[in-house]
Amino acid sequence: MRHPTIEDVARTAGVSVATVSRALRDLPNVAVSTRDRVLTAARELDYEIDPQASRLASGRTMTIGLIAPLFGTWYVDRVVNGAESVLADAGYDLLITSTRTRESLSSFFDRIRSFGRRIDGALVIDLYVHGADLARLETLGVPAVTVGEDLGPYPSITIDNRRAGAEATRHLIDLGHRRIGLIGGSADSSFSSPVPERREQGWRDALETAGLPADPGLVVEGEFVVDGGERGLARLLSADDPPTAIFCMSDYMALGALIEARRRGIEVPRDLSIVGFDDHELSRPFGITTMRQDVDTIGTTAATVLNTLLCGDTPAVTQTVHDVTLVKRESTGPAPVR
Amino acid sequence: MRHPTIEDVARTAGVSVATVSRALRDLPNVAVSTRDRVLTAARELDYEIDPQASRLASGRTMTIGLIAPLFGTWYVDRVVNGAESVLADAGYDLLITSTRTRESLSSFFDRIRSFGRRIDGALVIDLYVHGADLARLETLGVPAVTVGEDLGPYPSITIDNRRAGAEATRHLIDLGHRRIGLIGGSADSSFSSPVPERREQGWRDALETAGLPADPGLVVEGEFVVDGGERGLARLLSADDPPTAIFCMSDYMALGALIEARRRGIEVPRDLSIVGFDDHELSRPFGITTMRQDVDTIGTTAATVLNTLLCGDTPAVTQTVHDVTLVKRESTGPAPVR
DNA sequence: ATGAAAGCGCTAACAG
DNA sequence: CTGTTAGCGCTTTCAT
Repeated sequence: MRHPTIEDVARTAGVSVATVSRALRDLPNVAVSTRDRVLTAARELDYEIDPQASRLASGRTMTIGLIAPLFGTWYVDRVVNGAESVLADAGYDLLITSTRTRESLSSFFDRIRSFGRRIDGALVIDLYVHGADLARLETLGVPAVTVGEDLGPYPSITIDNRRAGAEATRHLIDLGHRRIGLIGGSADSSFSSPVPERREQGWRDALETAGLPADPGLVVEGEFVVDGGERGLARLLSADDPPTAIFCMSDYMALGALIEARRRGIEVPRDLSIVGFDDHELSRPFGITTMRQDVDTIGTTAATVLNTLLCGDTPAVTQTVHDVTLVKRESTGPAPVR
Repeated sequence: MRHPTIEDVARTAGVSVATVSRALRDLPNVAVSTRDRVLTAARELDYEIDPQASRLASGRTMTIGLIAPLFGTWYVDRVVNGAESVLADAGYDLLITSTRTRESLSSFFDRIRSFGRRIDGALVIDLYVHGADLARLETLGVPAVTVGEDLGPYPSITIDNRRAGAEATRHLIDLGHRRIGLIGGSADSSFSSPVPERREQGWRDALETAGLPADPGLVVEGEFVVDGGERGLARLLSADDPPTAIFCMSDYMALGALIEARRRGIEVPRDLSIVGFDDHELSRPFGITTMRQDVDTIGTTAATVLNTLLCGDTPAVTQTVHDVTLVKRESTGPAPVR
């Protein structure tokens, strides 16, 4: 009980395999009546194209590589989710590979040629490489689109992190806050993303515009995780002149800050304002004011651009910068009067 | 600048392509010196096996299908993460397909034969099908392992939801609680998982064992999301004789309950005890007592069993039931005295 | 508009 | 232990 082949279809339709191949793929130069006959035969036999054979013959794999610090991070999962919906519709399989750790990244680089051979295109999510590493990435040898960072050679889908950081900070300044703390990324530069420093630059920008000093003592690391937010707030509050407001570079850290504040009996937003980043689904129930990025749309946009590329067309824009908008909730309020 | 083929390697190594094929795949019947020569030639030419050609010729695709309500749910992402680490090491690509919605499920069923042809095996996560749907699933035509539910024909990796539900409830009973609410799943039976009803049965079991009535008024739906927990608690507290403790079938709902309790000025655990399920990473910072399931291990176990199957071996056990353990934190305490 | 035929690059008998 | 020879099932010129 083998799978029927294209020859079986050709025989029962009374045509050649070439014609079957054409008819099934909606290529031109097939008479309507012939096409119908082929389609009927195919249906009758319950025929399906063998993907492996098709791939070998055509040279196209009909699969897209997803290169990302995969599975587990909210951001990546959402992007992938958005991309999947578009790419699946376009008939592409998704092949995933993880680059979260140093090892998995270098293992990816080791297998990059092999990886590149099994895909027609790639979506590169949250990968920050330059120089030699970027050169290695290019040995992929297929069209790619990057998400989260503009890597130069590829079309990119990003947000303006600096601007968003400034806007978050300005919101706090507008509320009358004058000492605004920052809970951000990591000093672990071995794997560094430029995102934290951009958001920090935005914080700096906003302070400067307001004529406020950017005190380095107001900047702590939070590693983008909940307990990073907890520890970060603890550190900030132990300073001589603690901030009355905090900009956290992710909602998870904002959540941690919220927890720590509560633990210390600090009332939010009366005693302390907190603004996060992402608009994670937990932010609404916890009333966290945040900078919203529409991650699903980022994913679908990336997929759409990649698809355009694969169709041989030139995308209208190669550098898409998505909006980030302030969502006001209950975690921010007027600066306390002293 | 084409890719070198096996023939190129054969030529420079001075052997036949068959020998190259054997040598490269570590098959027996190759002289050590020959193998060395081949390996050297391959390295020199920077040769890599063409996966498409290899697949067509061998009939094996070296890819595993991941069938899951993918991306976005904590549970699935963790399972996939665990599975990926094992399967990637075994040289398998992962092909993902989503079944979250009714449509995506039926679209999956429409493409199931085609899907089955591009994989050597499948990991079926959190898919609850029976009867005709199960029969359709079997048309996949490849070995599979199920996670989350024992579907009958396949080896399965599960937890004992009933027992875990009972244990959570017993913990509350042991603390002196006599009215114990339940925030659980959904009545939307079109897509029903048996998991909620099993956990509810466990709740019932524990109450019965303790000689306590299982008041249907104590059971509300929470949809496994945060605001479901919020609304659920609100509903439960509006009853005549509200519960002093709640068992939530997920940590997300427990979190929602915690939020709602706080909103109402109800102190946890003094006035109300809450136990969750999962041991989500947020549960520790929020001090939520929970039933911990080791989701990463579930994923690796599933992958390992599948791998065994694909090697043609019979797995030692076909029904693996993973432990669920009570993690006591700060959200549960003695029942309030009245 | 259709068919014949030559691959795509590898694996797997089979023979030696 | 090694080489020869068929395929695997489809796509794609090139004729007609």
